[in-house]
Amino acid sequence: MEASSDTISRKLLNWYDAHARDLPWRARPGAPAPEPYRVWLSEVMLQQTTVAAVKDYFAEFTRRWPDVSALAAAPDEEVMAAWAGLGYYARARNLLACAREVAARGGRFPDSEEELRALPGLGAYTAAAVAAIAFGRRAVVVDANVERVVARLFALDTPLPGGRTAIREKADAITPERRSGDFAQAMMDLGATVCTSRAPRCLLCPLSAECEGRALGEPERFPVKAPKKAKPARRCRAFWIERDERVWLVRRPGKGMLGGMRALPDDGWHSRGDGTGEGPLDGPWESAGKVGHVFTHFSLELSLAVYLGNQCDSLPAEEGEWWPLDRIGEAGLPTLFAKAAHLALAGTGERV
DNA sequence: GAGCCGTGGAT
DNA sequence: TATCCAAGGCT
Repeated sequence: MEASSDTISRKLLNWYDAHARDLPWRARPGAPAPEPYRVWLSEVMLQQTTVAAVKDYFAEFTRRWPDVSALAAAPDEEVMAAWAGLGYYARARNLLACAREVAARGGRFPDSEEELRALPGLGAYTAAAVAAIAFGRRAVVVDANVERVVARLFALDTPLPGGRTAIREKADAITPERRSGDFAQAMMDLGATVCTSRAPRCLLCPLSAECEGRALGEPERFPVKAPKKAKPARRCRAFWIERDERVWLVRRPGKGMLGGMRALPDDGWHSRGDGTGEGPLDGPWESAGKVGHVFTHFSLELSLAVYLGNQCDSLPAEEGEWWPLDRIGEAGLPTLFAKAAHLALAGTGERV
């Protein structure tokens, strides 16, 4: 039996009115739409990132930079350091580029999906989400939650990524003309709390009567995904050079892994190969142990070497800085190097 | 289209 | 412990 699109959107919006999550970037029920700045900032932070991980960062960013012009005026290194630990650092670079573009045109975000899509860091999903949530435009918002809910609702079994075309068509068909922002957030809340990836709570679902995947008896089978590739294991060395209660930190290149972030000097490892083992000084080095870290497409074992010599005058000053040890937490080190710093300061080298 | 790009929580 | 996965975008 084919459920009508109106039935689905009406049931979902009713459910949302009763069960919407109370989130810092979301308007209370009945209140005006939240500021586009807050919607945009939250959506960028939420890209491939859980609500729980975002909350503290959102609070800190909006405290330090209350509007888009304030963010646009912030120094790169402060924003990158504030983003440290959240991951996908290209987002922070694009965030600043976008803020400066918006500030340059008067501090107002464009209100159409097409213009939003042209801004740095806004792809199909984020442009649609901002257009719908902040500006009340009808837009088809498709993220991983919507993909999962729609695939189950209509029992779409073409494997992703190819199956996304059909999923998008169905998502378009059930997106209402009015309240499409609420509809999108309702779909995402449903996906996050009820129609979860594993062990969906169909008994709590407002769409269970319309769900073809459930009717087939195994909603968890949807969406079908292509098999994943194995992660290679890589090794590298990083170097802890300490002098006068300070440690030598460098700035990574603007693109690529951990691009633009502060870091310990290392041996040139990258996603497709191990490092050379060579550091910025000849040594002598003492092993301080290892830390393990798993990235999206490879795992890394980092061996930390501590400098025991006294020739650090040869370090190229313009490519690094002596950072106070008692402020290491403010350096904005991405997690891999934060682990290494913790190891160096703890002084025990057994844990991997 | 496919590879690259982080992190932490859940199971 | 190993695996999966999340409010994706860019090249």
